[in-house]
Amino acid sequence: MDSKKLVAQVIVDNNSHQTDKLFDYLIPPHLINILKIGMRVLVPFGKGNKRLEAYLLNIAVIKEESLKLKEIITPLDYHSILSENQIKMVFWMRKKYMCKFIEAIHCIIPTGIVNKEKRILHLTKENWRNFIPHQQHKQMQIMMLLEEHGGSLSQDLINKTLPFKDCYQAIKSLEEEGYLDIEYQLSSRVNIKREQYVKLKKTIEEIDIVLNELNRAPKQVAMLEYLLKHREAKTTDITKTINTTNATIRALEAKGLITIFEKESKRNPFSTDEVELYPKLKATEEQENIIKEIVGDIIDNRSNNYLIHGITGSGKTEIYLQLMEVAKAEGKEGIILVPEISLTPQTVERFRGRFGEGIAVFHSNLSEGERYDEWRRISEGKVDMVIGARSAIFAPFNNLGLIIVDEEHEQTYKSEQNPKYHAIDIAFLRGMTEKAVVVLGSATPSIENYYKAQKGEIKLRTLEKRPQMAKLPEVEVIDMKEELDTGNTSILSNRLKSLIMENLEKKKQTILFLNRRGYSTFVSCRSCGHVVKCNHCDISMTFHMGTKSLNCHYCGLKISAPTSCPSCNSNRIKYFGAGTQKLERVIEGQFPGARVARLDLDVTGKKGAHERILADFKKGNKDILIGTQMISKGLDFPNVTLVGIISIDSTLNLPDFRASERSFQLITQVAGRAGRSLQAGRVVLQTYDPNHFSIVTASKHDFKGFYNEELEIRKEFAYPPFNNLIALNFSGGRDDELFQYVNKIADGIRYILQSKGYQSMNDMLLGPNAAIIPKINNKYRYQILLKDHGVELGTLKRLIRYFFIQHRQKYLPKGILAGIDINPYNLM
DNA sequence: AGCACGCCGACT
DNA sequence: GTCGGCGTGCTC
Repeated sequence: MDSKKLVAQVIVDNNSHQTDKLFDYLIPPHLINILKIGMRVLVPFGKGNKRLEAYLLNIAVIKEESLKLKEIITPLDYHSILSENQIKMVFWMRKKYMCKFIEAIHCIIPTGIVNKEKRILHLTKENWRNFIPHQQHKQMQIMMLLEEHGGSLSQDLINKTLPFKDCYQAIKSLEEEGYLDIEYQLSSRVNIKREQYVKLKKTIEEIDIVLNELNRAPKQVAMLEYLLKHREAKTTDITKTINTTNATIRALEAKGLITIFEKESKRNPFSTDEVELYPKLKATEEQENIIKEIVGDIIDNRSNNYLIHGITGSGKTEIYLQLMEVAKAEGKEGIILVPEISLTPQTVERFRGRFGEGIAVFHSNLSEGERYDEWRRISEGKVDMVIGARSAIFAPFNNLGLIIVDEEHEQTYKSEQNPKYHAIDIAFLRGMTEKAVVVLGSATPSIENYYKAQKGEIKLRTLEKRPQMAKLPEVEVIDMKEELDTGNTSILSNRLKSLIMENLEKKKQTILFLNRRGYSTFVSCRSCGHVVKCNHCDISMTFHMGTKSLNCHYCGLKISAPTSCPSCNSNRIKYFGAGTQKLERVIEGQFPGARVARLDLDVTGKKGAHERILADFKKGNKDILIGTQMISKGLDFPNVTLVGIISIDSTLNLPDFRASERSFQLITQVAGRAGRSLQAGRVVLQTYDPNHFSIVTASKHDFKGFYNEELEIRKEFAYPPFNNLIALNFSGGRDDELFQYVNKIADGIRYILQSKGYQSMNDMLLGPNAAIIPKINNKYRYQILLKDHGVELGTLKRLIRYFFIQHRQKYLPKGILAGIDINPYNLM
């Protein structure tokens, strides 16, 4: 006989570094033809053989000898829920982002589908008191508790209720001696919503006969006729349409003419709102050329990557729409990524307006149930298009043809949670393995992707014209230092003031951008210089007018606004800096009668508020819209002819190597809101640093100029795209304790690098430094940055793996958190 | 993550 | 002797 055996290699579903590896299980003979790679299975795990859910990632052949393996208990799926491509992706992600298998798996499968086991104990012997010895305290207490609760109780509850920790032994012996039964229950965390339906039980001919005899029951006739036409119907729908009650249904059922059955209902995330049709536009010559080329790739199954660099308002969305139309016609599926659904309502509306139903929408506001439903709709092939934020890149399509990443440069594509993946990395991977075309689009491409395009790794295509001859707006840079010198201490320059006035008179609309919410950005004492900071976060607090409080934008702490200095008690305390709230006040004071709206995180709390404000502005009910980042994306308002950027300096001066890039992008995107129709647009850009190259190039719409200068800097300082960066973030513990620890770790890394023969570590290891925000929520924060400059990225990753994964217990004290971020986008 | 084992001090 | 606390180490 064959001495080889099949083993299942599984990943158990618990979130621990120590169990983050493949475990081997025997496949019992009766399951050999049933188990498939990608299924979930139930396995006994650990000393107590606790039943754990696990993902079967591989089936391997081993020699019989050696092992005493446990057996798989049972499969949990009828079909694989992970495809082979998805399993490859799991391995790829773990390596690339240094995350756990299970973390990568949970990206691909929504949490809703995951089952959790419960153990229920059932009391089986009524007369247990006669047998259990009194000194067995634990056993007695467990049995008494069970009896109190009518004989059945979950083990969780027993553990919570009883004073001692480990009931394991006691329960085990009670079970062995037959006093209780352990029932294993798998309860799905998501309740699948079910709805009642009715359908005909007899053939059409039979019903016809009955219909002639039913002239005394018109409602029943109507219902049968309805069902003849529609085959089946929801009970609530059918009773409403023919204006009757459940009595009719029950009568027909009693006569054996119809059956009532239940069907899973899919919650509809856009239940009520109507979609406005968005008809196909005629492509310009520029657009047409790009479309033709990419369509060829889609039809021929060529996996190709494109970057479309199109100025704001050049009609990238129309290209996406027409490409998607082709993909759909070819029977392929498509993913459209947008930075954030709620910030790009217009893009979403256009897709829905063009394609109607058959689009799944993913966004962060979906409930777990809704997310699960959308996932199911996709995996069951009910939709062929998904539009959504970052996580939509994992949409479980099987015949993917096209991936579109709109506003490709946006930071939101990089996850801030584990695994800290970048959606564009995943897009390229899927494009390659699934033979799909990836199209990135932006008016301000990221340095990284533009560089790839220059090297020929991505095909670069440009759109330089706005349709209908609309022109890019003229940008005027105002030096606020000069304004100060001439005695204007207001946050509005004289030039901007007069242009707003002019615009109001001409009944044109204005957008004012300020990247700070709240009223005053910091509060400081003019006697002693004390700045009011959050007690938990070491961040200056922002004054909010509505609540008359100082808020911490990091932990959410609110304190009442002080009238005297908390440090020296002087009453010369003053509120500095301007946020959107203050700007709103200033504008209202300056232009009485102007209709002003504000859009920032503080006013969009309520569901739908965001859309309402924008719709109101679009209709022309407001003259001036004040907003933060939120207004920089995708808005297309033809009547806006003036955009004022109140200050860009806070972005420009962020201590982050991407600050220049972000500033350029922000200016360009915000400026792009002006002059989107035939009316010429104008942008006023206020700054204290008018000669900064980001500002100079952005004001001239000179992306290439910006790119070349920025690339030089990136090269000189060995930042991406030339080098990879790894951030090690530490938090927790006492300040001095943590400081000592991070130094020890940094020394350890240096020591190992040295022993490997590397001489100067200065280019490879930066820090440890206190993080840019040194304290959040009472947790101190430190950071070590690693660069693959003069050293292989793999070497650095192995080092990190050694310290923080393989020997985690040894090198990471309790109470200190360590996070690993490969190519971080947020260094704060 | 969980869980058991093993060692230790505190108590009947 | 027994109980419970806590540190350590393993899970196919």
